[in-house]
Amino acid sequence: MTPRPKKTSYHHGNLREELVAEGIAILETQGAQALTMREVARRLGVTQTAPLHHFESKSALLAAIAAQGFRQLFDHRMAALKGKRDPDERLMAVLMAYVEFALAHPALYHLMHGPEIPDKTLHPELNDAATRSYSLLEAAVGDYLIAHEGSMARSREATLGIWTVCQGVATVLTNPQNTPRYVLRKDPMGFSRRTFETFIRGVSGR
Amino acid sequence: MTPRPKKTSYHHGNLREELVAEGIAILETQGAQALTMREVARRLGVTQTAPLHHFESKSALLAAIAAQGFRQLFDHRMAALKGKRDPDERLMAVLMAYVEFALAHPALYHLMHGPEIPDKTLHPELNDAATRSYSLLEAAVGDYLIAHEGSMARSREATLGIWTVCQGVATVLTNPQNTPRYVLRKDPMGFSRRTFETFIRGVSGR
DNA sequence: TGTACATCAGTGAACGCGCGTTCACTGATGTAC
DNA sequence: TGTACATCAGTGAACGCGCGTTCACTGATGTAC
Repeated sequence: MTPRPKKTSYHHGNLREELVAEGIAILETQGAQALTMREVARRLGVTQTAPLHHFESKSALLAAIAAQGFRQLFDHRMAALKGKRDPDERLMAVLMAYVEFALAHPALYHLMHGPEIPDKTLHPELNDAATRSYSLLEAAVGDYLIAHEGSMARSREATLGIWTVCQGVATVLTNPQNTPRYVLRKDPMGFSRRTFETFIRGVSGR
Repeated sequence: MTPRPKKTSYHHGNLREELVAEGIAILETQGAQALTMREVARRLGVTQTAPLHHFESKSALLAAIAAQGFRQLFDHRMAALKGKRDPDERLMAVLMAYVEFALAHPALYHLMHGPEIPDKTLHPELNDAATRSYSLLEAAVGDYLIAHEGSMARSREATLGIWTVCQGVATVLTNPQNTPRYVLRKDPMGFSRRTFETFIRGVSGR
């Protein structure tokens, strides 16, 4: 968006970060299949081999992009929590922020969760960022359970269940193949909220 | 699995169907990235251009494979329904059969739902097969609601919600990146069932 | 403050790969008469 | 029943593409003395 400063020197100065940012930009504008080493270099006005000085392979770049995605997701969810005190509200905010992120950045979302990066534990930066994001949900579910049941005994499975529903909502909204559109088109956020509410009601109503 | 009959004649006789079957076999054994026109031809002992006499392009083959997947999914779900009368049981059977299918054929499942085939409505055969499978769920939810509420008024949204949860379960189980494994490893089917039960409890408990 | 030199981060040409698809062809099959 | 011929479904060579990556190079930077 902001115009890139003209290249004045042989050395770029900031290429590593820009590669990641431009990679995300490609995902947003052209989709996953356009995200190649060469295209990133092209768009930054740099030789096609320059990126290899910062990422040893394409997988390494993808991992860095996905990690950055998880950091953005984390920030977005934190922002949604800000100022909210009620555990019910906080849980819903964390969930809705997740869905918003997926809808706003579908290609990035899919890179983050898809099979393009076969083993995320090989990339510690990515692994950390993903774990931190999941922990946000875990904490919100924990607080919710404490408030409603006075115990976190069922927290682990409850978190996993809600996480699963969250993945489902994001998947369906992001990739509406094979899903009837009537509700989704009209009011995706309302649909998401009601789906979460239904599940949470099921968790409580035991 | 069963040995292919030796090619005795110039004409193959059954190539179209075998291309689809072999495509599925490639997905099961080597994954999506190995599913190329050339590989299918290679494995059938046929020239790399022979498939083009049956499918005008790779997309057409992918669509036929996905359609076959939906037919198999439909059959599997029908088999799970067989002999069951209770609406609760029938709904759960349809859902669990879906998850079983996804777990048994993850690569096929992803082809069926992923972005490899950009617009499924362009392929009527695929579209029909997918619709038929979704209708199974719709019917099961309808019967469930009639039994419990005496009305199908909320059927459409309830189906969509349950479908969403189902997608979530299949996604999480099929692609366990970023998902804690403790429960999934131990008892994926138990986890699936409890997740569905929780949501259905939420639907009823309004 | 100046200088030698190692290291960093670019360039530009090229390699090799597998892919989908095209093209001209030919053997096999089925149908009209 | 036999034959001419259109059509179907294979073959095999080749094209052109974009990709990730390698290689040898060179300009810029930073540090030791």
